Amino acid sequence: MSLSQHSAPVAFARPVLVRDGVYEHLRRAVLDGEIAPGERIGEVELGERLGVSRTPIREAIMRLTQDGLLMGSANKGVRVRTVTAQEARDTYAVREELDGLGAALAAAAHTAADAAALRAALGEINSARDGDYRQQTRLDLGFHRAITGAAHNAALGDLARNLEQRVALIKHQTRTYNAHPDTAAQHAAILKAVLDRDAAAAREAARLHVRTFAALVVNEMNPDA
Amino acid sequence: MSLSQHSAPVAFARPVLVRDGVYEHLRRAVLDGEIAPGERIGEVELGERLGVSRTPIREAIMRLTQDGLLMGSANKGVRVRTVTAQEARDTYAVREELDGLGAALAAAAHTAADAAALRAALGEINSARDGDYRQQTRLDLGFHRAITGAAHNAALGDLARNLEQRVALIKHQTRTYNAHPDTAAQHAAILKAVLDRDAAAAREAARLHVRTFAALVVNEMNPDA
DNA sequence: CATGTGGATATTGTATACAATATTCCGAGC
DNA sequence: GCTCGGAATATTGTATACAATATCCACATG
Repeated sequence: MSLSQHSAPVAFARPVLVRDGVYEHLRRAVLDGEIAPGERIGEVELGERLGVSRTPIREAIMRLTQDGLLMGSANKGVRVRTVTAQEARDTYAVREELDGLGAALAAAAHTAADAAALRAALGEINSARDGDYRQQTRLDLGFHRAITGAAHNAALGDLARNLEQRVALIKHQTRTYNAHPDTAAQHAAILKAVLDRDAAAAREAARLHVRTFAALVVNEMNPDA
Repeated sequence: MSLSQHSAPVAFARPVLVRDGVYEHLRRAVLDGEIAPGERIGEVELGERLGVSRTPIREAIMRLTQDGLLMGSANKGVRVRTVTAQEARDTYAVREELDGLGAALAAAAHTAADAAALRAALGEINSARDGDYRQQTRLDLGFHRAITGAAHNAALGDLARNLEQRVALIKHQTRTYNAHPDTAAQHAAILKAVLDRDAAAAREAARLHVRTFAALVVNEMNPDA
């Protein structure tokens, strides 16, 4: 096993950059709700905890800020972002369009591998129905990512990923448990339309699902209208 | 005028951060086409030219990379992004949805100030019809930004801004001069529908405009299809 | 002559040092 | 007792130093 002879085409030894590791760590911590919305993130403390210097910490924080997961003003540090009810409404309005587009494109462009991934993602959701809202948020994110992935549109993938993360943040802020009775049926309808390659039905099913869930979450955030 | 007594609520003396200045400088240079797509950007050289250290340079570069204006792999530096024909098609497909949504929302939500800004932006385009493609790109971007601004949806604003920049990059790459005869009429139709608060018409007008221009640009990029 | 191998060079990635701004808390004054 | 400085502290912003990786070119080798 003379692996050390050639360069290093091994798959597991990807040249990991410290900043990427910090980014993934922080991102996961925020999306899993380990750091609460509004909680402050100190560069030095985080650096000491992870055993790295401030430089990669800062670079990861900047990326997450642009992702919309953190918020911060100059010289005042960053916090896990808190979202207002209006911002949540705005986000869902955009997400309705993009998820609709994603489902329509997925219906037209999905491959056999995409179909398998979609079925697997939905299966996980259905078999873990009684998990907590964190697990539910994570699995739901996985299902939607599978759809946008099946759309095979890089620009959509970038933007949808951004939106999904913001939605996950909103869910953690409200701690909304998706107990809506139509959820399972709506998920199934989206999957069926996509697999049937019915773009129009897929788009409408995805949009309806977003509307249903948006109403649930936004209502949870704010007593008004 | 004892301004020095209280903190410093003066508007013109915004606490400018070096990284923000570098970011705007680089962003403008890329969007104005001063740096050609594919051209390399060296951290040290740029730092010396601007008279700042590498730290704010790197932070600006990371932001622009996430914006989709630069591209780079680990340890290999960054270049002004080059876009493939497929990526351009993908981008326009998404933009059609978002611009349509933006126009529809703008029709419903625009204020008197928004209306004035929209008229001004369109006036600039029409009075500078004979400029080069750089000026045209800049003014067109201004018009679309005015629309998404009038939509008063923060999430849409973020994503649309991202998309607009990518489109501007594509235009510089193809050096497409928008000579399509319908352009002026389409712009006018969008503006009219928005000002009439006709959301459905505004959405369709915006989508048609994107489709028209996308066909022009994509055709310019690649002989196929 | 093509090729690939080695080192010299250049460039990026990370860590640390220094500067500027913000926060905190204590005491003076009313 | 409350409020308004103001110094002490802490934290972020920037600059620089060091480490790791990539690029380039000369040179040897088939």
